[in-house]
Amino acid sequence: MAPLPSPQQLRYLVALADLGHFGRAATACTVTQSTLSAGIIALERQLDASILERGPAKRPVFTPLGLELVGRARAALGALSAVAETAAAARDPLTGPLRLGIIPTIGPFLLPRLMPALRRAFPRLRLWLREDLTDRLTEDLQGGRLDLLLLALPANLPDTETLRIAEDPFVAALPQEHRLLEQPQLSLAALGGERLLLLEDGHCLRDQALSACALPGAGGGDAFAATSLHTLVQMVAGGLGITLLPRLAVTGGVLAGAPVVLRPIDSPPGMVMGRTLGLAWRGRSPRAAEFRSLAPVIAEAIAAA
Amino acid sequence: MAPLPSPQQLRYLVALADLGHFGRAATACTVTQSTLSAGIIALERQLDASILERGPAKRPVFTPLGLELVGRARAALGALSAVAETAAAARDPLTGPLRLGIIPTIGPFLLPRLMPALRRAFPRLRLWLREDLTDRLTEDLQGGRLDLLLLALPANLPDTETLRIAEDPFVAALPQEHRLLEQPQLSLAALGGERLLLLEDGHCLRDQALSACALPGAGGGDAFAATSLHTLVQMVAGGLGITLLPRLAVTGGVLAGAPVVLRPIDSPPGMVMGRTLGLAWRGRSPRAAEFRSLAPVIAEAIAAA
DNA sequence: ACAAAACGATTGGCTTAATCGATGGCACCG
DNA sequence: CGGTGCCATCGATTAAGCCAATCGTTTTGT
Repeated sequence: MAPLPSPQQLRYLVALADLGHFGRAATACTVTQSTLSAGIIALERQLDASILERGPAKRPVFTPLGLELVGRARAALGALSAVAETAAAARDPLTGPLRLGIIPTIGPFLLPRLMPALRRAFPRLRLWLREDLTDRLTEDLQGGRLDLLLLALPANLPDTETLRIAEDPFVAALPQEHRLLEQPQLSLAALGGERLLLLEDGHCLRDQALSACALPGAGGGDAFAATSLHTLVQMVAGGLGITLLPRLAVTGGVLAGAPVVLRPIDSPPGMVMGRTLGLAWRGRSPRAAEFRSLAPVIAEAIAAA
Repeated sequence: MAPLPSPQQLRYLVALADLGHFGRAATACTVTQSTLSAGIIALERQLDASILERGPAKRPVFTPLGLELVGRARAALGALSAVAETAAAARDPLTGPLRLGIIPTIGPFLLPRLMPALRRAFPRLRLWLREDLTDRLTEDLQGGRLDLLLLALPANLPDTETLRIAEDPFVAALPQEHRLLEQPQLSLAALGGERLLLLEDGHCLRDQALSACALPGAGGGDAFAATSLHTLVQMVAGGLGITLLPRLAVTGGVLAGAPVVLRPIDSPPGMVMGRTLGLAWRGRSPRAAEFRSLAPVIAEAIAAA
């Protein structure tokens, strides 16, 4: 009943919305300005809807309906290219560009081992990396600016699939000549009595460490928040307190010779204190099957200490 | 980089998948068989993917990849028509066909009042009705076979938006000359001692009644499950036990002169025993704004006793 | 304030691509 | 062994999309 808009016209529409300029949008679509102008007009006529404020001809201003149509157009183009991507992924699994997001408490310690392993396993994979906090990564994932995330689970996002890859237990890091060093392994109760140094807010590791020690999140407006695990280790070495480090960071060389001593944590039986590393991707991604087959390689890179 | 498939070709693909026959699919698309055949072949060539098992020429058999592409194609066509629908909905709100699903414990008691009210408020709305259990309605909603549901909340479905419309308190229905009739209103404890008659499994009202009385779901393999509220009332009248009825059903005439006596339920202060009626629609529906403006009319029809 | 430049809409001519009707090749049925 | 149903192929036709050039406004520069 209703004629479907052509993908071409929708491309014109989103390009115009992105660039706010007919000429530049036309260039981006590799067509001439007249073509793009006619395309927008044709779209308005076919949909019987006014998309642009067509008063005095100046910079294009979108109507409210126009803005909503832009969003729908983006979704439609995404669904359309998902068809093509599905075919491409089935033809050549794990080739071509893949935009991977990693959290800062994994990236620096795993990538030196992971990248060569991936290059060996999937030579035709072109990996683009972005390191950021979980919140921003998930935002970019859902916005389609990233394809895959490597982070700490649970992520618990809508329309997102996750895959557990490895457990990463916490170990306690203490300054040399700390009184708790007499004990071969530390209980949670003992840790609770110490000044626990943490990463700054936004790092998921911060919350995980707090919950591991059963401490309230808002506990103590500590000005001791570190910006990276490296600086955190330096603060421990300086005697400011103790901290919890993921084993991955330790095997990844976060200590770097700092005068810090590690002690395992005396976990309750059957329950290990630590975090779960995993992958996350859009549930509708055409490349879900590819991502799943990526997991063993990553798990091996994590295990290889 | 990857050329997008044309909507036309995707239509051919899904039609072929639905009908399993080139000629019939072509007819459904109002093109000739040669056009559809060429379209499918062109699609396979453009995507560089084999969609059909092209062995001995007989009935079309889809490859696994082909089946997945059909699903993607459906999604893409849906997203594409969502663009057109958004424009159409903005142009003429609450006109055209609307496929509404209603649960059986609402439909018979509300529709006689609701339909005239809707017809008065939105004369150009063409309402298609389907009455079924919650599970099947939600399935059809997410499958795109229904646009809107009227049911008891919470539905708690992914990708689904809901809107509270009205509270529908429960009243107790007892046989005449029942010993509990001495009391002007009944406590939950008193109800718990009686034989509670319920609808058969699958009706959400059954679970709501059970949880209202704080009874376990699997409690008692009762062969007393009724198939509708009407038969439930007859069973109460026959002295088999008592039951809870939503007030909407009572004002809707479920008693129909049956020898049954109603008593309000002595609710804990501030908390009313009952169910919440509401609307549900796909979160991505282009007509979400329309559905929201439908709510007041429905609420009024419920309130008008 | 005036001229120049920038911007988007319009027009006419062209090329590409989709569709049709007819035909060919292949299995399966009677 | 011919008949029938079904899908692929071929050439002609038509419609749609695109470009280059131009026009009418608006904005900018001095």
